[in-house]
Amino acid sequence: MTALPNPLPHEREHHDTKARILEVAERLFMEHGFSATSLRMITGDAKVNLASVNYHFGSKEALIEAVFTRRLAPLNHERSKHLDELEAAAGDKPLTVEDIVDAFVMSALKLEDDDDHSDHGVIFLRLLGRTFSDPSSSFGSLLAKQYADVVVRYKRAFMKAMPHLSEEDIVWRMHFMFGTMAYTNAGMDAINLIASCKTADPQDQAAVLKRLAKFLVAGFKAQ
Amino acid sequence: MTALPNPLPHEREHHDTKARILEVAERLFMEHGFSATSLRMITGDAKVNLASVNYHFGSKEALIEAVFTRRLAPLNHERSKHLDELEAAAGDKPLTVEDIVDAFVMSALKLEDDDDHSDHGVIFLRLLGRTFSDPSSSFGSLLAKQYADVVVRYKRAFMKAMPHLSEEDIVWRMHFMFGTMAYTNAGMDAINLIASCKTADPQDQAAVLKRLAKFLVAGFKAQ
DNA sequence: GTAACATTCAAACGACCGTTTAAAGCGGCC
DNA sequence: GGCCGCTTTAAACGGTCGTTTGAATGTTAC
Repeated sequence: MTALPNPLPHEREHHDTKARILEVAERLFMEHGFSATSLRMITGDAKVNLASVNYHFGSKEALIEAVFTRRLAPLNHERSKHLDELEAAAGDKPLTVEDIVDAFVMSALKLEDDDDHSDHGVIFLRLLGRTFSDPSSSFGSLLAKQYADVVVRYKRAFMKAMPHLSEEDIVWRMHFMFGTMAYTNAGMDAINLIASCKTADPQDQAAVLKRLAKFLVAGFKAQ
Repeated sequence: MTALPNPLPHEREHHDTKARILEVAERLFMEHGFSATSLRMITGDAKVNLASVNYHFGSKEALIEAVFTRRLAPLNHERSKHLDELEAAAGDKPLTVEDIVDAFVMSALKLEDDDDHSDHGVIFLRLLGRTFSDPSSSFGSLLAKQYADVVVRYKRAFMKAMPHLSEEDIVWRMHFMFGTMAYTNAGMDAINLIASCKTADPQDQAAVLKRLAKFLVAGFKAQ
């Protein structure tokens, strides 16, 4: 969609309109939700003309889809690659639960590192968590498609690592894992409000994810 | 709010306008979010006049607040009561992690039972989970107020039950607990889509919450 | 230059939003 | 009956929404 087969030379010069729209939209969608974010807010913040959204993306809904596909594919590709490496190293032996959870959770950090040394990765993670609990979106099928491979592969790894658990158990615990991740990324502010806890520094994403992984591993191993 | 000190006799006859607005609003907010749910959608479904929302509640925002206060106070009261009973039975001894998590998670079911044998409780839980990851709302302070007591009391119980963990650990794990609960209630459809898992019957809320509690207990006990 | 193209721009479109208004309906009470 | 609150009603208000339009602008190729 973004990468046309014929990248005209002058696109290099003026590519920033489309890119600025994507970045601002991602941030505003995260901050206010989809329907509460107007195209006028986006184009105002991005300092581009209102009509350029419909020119470059076609519609608001298409813009939302573009925001997602830009980030989600690399993230899940990273998760698959991470699992590949683990399985290659383990040979036929099952992976440990620690390794599997770690691969899934920490891939979010890799995405961030691969990015232009900014916090766009985290912003998108929070947007993603937000969207998981947003039933109004027609992106359910989009998310399902983007996640399908990853879910199947991680489920298989988990089942191999914990053969004493039923598939139903595995699926539910993966469900809980998704939930905890989504909320951890999306609701950071909320919990600071609720728990009145200043000890937790939401900035240090790596430390949070390490805590999260520990919690999840124990949950998965529950007898 | 609904129960005024002077319940005029004819209010009994016509009370259903306000009540129908509340119920329909709760459901539609859950299904579409706050800003994507218009007053015309609500009054249309409830078969009441458009202006009656502003007549009975004052504004859309006040309606949202009313939707929350109606359910949240009883839920958290139930959680406090549940903890009271446990602590009374335990005397000076610390509670088990199992009991604490159970009290928090399963109070949702009690709320449902106390209700008029319908699924309004579950609907509200899903709405609540949705709202936790909704940063646009000005209900952060409202939620914080409603949750303050419960959080403080459960935190204390957890710290007493697991004295080897730091307060920071406890707070983060409670954070993860909130997240898992919120997502479990709010994102049930999403995961069914993603995991393509038909074994999980989202209807049987009690069984889901039992699985959830097991997962959370193990997470809390992580070394 | 000029023709062809991609992009930007200001302005407008109709639709829907939350809210307000003023009149109409309706029960209880004298 | 007539009056008085409370509630409902239809209609309208100003404003914002996503989208479209047509002209202006800039860029490339001949």
